[in-house]
Amino acid sequence: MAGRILQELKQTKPFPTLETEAIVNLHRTMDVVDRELETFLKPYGISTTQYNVLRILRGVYPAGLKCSEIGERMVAHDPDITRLLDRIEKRGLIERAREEKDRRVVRTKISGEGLALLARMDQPVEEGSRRILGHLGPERLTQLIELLEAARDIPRRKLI
Amino acid sequence: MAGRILQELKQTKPFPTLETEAIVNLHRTMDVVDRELETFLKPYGISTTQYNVLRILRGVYPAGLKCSEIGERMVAHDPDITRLLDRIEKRGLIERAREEKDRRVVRTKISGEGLALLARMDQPVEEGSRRILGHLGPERLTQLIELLEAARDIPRRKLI
DNA sequence: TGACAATAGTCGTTATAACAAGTAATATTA
DNA sequence: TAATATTACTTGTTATAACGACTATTGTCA
Repeated sequence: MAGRILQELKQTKPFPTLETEAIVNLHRTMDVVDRELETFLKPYGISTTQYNVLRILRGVYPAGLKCSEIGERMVAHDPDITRLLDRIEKRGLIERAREEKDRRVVRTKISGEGLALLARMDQPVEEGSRRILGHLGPERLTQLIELLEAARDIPRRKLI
Repeated sequence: MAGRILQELKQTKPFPTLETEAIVNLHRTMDVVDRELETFLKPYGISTTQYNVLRILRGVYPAGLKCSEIGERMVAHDPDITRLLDRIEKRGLIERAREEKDRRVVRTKISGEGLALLARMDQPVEEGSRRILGHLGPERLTQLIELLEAARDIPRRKLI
C-alpha cells in the first residue's frame, strides 16, 4: 500500500528514497487534514492560526502572555505575531496592554468574547477532528503520534 | 512518550482526544520538516511549491501539462496556478503556449533551464531529506508513510 | 443553429506570510 | 555612568495565498 501516493499524484517514477516519500506524504496529508479542518473553523470566521493563538491564551487564562511566548507555543512558527494579534484584536477576541514593569513588553489576554467563541467551537472542533482522523482508531492514532514526535527529533547538524 | 508535544507547546492541559493530538502533531511536524526543507531549497531561490511544480513537469517531460492537470498533481492544493506559473516563467524555468486544438488550454513545459536547475538540486535535496528524516530508519519510515496514507482516507460525509 | 451550460484560464482584491530594517526600553560593562 | 548590547516589539515592503468575479472557448441539445 505504500507508494499509493504515486497514483494520487499521477506520477509513475518511484520516489528516490523513503525519506522523500515520507516528506511528500507528510505534506499531502497535512494539506488534506488542514483543508478539512478549515471547513470546521470557517463558519466562525477565524483561521487555524488564529484559533491556535486563542487556544494558547485560554490555556493560561486569566493570565496573559507576551508576544514572544505566544510565538514559542504556536503549533506553526509565525514570523509576524504583531500583525497576527492586530487582526485578532480587531475582532475583539483578545486584549493587549503594555507592561508597567518592563515597558518593552506587551501582554496579551483572551477577552470574554474570545472565551465565548472558543466555548462555542469546542464541540464542533472535537467532532470535526473525530470525523477527520477517527477512522484510524486509537491504536494507529497513538502510533502515528509517536512517529510524528520521533520525526521531529532531527539531529543537529554537526558544526564541524 | 506520546504527549511530549504538551511540553514543547508548554501547555499542561492534555488534549481532549487522540484525534486532536494527532492533528496538532501533524501540523507541528509538518512545520518543522518544511522549514528544514526550505533551507535546502532557498539557496536555489525557489519555494517548495515552485519546486513541486518543476518536479511534476520534469516527470512528464518532454510533454507538458495544462494548468488544471498541474493543480491535480500538486502535493498541496493551490488556488491560483496562473500566477504561480507566472512567477516560475519569469525566472525562465518553464515555457507556456496556448493549445491550437482547444484554444482554452495553456500547456506548460519545463524549460532547459528548469531541467538544469532540478539536476543541480537533486543531490542536495536527497541528502537534505535524509538528514531530516533519516534518523527514523527504514522500518519506521515505512510505517509512517502507511499511516499517513491511511489518514488521508477520510470517510465521505453522509449526504443525508 | 442559437441559447445555455460547462470548461479553462485570467484578473481584482483582500488577507496573510516572509524578510529585513527600525524604534523603544532595559541590561551590561568598561 | 556613559556607551554598547540585548530584548521586545513594530513597521515597511515584497511575495504569496485565498476568494470571487470575469473572459474566452467549446460542448450540448431543444
